[in-house]
Amino acid sequence: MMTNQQANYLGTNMANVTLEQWQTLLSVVDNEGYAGAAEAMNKSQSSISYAIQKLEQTLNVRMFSLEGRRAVLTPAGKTMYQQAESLLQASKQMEQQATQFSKGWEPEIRIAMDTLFPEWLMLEVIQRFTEQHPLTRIELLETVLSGTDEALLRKEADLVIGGRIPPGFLGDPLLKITFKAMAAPSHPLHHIGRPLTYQDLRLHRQLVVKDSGSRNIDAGWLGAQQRLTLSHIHTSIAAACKGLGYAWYPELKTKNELAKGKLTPLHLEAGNERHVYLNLIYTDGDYVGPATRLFGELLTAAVEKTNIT
Amino acid sequence: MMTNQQANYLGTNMANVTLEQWQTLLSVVDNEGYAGAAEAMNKSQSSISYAIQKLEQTLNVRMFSLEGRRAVLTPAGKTMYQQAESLLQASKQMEQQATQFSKGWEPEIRIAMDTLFPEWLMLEVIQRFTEQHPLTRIELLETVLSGTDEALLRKEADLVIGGRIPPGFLGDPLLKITFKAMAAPSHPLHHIGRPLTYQDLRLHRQLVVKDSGSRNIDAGWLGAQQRLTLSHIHTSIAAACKGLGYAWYPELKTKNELAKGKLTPLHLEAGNERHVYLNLIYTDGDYVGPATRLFGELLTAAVEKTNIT
DNA sequence: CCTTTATATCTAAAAATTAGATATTTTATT
DNA sequence: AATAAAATATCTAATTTTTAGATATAAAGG
Repeated sequence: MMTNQQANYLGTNMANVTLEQWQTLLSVVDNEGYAGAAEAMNKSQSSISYAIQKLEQTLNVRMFSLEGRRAVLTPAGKTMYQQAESLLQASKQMEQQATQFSKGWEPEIRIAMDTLFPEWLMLEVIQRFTEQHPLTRIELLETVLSGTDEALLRKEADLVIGGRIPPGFLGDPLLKITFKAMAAPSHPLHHIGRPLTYQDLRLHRQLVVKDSGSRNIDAGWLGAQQRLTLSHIHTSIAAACKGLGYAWYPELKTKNELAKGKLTPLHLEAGNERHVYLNLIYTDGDYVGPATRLFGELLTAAVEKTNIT
Repeated sequence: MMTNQQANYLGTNMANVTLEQWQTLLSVVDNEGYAGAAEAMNKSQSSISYAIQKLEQTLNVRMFSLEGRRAVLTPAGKTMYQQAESLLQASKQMEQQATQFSKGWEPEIRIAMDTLFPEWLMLEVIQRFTEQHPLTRIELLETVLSGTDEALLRKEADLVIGGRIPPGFLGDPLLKITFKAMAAPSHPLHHIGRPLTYQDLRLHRQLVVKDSGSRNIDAGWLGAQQRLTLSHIHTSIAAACKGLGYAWYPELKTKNELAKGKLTPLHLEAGNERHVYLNLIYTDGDYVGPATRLFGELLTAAVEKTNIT
């Protein structure tokens, strides 16, 4: 049979030195000799000797030279030592990661977020989460209205932030989003000179964000005659700033535009504010994985901390 | 006897999964199945099966799940796959590095540089060198006068840049350094109103850089009565700028100070300029290692390119 | 010169890996 | 529906690798 060694000389690959051989190299250095390494590794001295010899043979590089009766690293050995250190650390980290998986830690969490939720806050939470768990993949799905429901029902996400809690799911209230009707200062609705009625609104073009779900749910307040439907709230805000129509926007999402005077709230006779309560919903109520749960906790903590309820 | 596995459960260490097991994981994915992996790795299908099982057992994580009759990565497996890729790459790089050593590439090169040599140029060469060979350590020894000789004679460096070529060594001319006598504009020597003689100089304090060698060689021109001996040229220049004395400095080293008017060349009756030729000397003329040779070539190329001969 | 300390080598035993044969399961074909 | 094909799992015996223990060799210290 062909030995591994020979096979690899022929091919382009390598990977002939085992982790344990590198580990032995480290151990000999750290424990000042073969004997010390043998004790530290619970092996015989001859095993250590064998391992180092094998290592030196496969690479054709002397790692130790005998100075007197002590084994000391050669210059090449020094370099390999440093690298072996980081290789082994990487290997250990991998195994720790795997250990987390074996304890139920999810390798991936999927989050569905209604676009009403402030994305800067979400990004902040994602950052904090990935600092602690850089290897857990995160998938973020931005949804609108019924799209959020679908993410829940089809289990496309583990964690959902949405306004509606479909029957059979449990949600914790997370955030109250305040909507105001807004338009660019130049918009005719701003020049009527009296509190506006719903009739006034009906005569103008309303900007609507397209439902991301396949089945459309029209929120009740979509009653204007003329509509411009846009696929994303950012596009919609840009359109409103250009004077293309009026729209109901969350205050949080239009902070910038309100501050710069690009958008101004409309003054209505009644119902100046509308509210949507966003909830935090775990898709699988029975068993929520630890990563998902941690993410949810970070999220609620972040919302509470910013005090934007 | 205690198995490795058990030993590692007890200790704090880990490193139970071998590189070959990770390699097998990769191979199964890349070759779309155990059978393909077996062929690619020149092994039997049952070996592959065994390796994966062992991997899964030690980590207690399923890497593959059988969907139909195909083995597909679990989510955890996907994550481990990515990490295994980089682990193996690191391992291969290490072995390639070792292969270079086995071909005679030095893991470390030691360079002795007379402080007269422009350090920015040296740093540039070091940068270029380390870009190509990040793992070759570089030791830079800054020397003065006889210190440079000692570095050669005691073989404290592989490559020496110095003004003298001690007998028995071979050197290539590298760079002509032009010295001028300088002092701060406020210095009395600048206010004599006629070309200076050596007698004039002897009446003032000369700043001298201390010889870094153990045996002192006084360069001939150190004939002033008062001296201030400093250990490094930078300290010396700073002292001259403060008006503490006059000194002979290389033009290249005092570019900044001359430009800012902190130092001005003294106008001498004769011998306004002195020159030192710096040479590139290989300590071991017979066999120069490839890294040392490359460094020397980069150095001469850099000097020629900047055209400061 | 002898003792101690440290690595190298040799041999038999133990452990891990491998191949080959066969079983099991799923998919494709007729 | 029956059969063939494809893919992984399992079992066993053989092979390879690693290990321990005994012994050899070499250097340092007294």
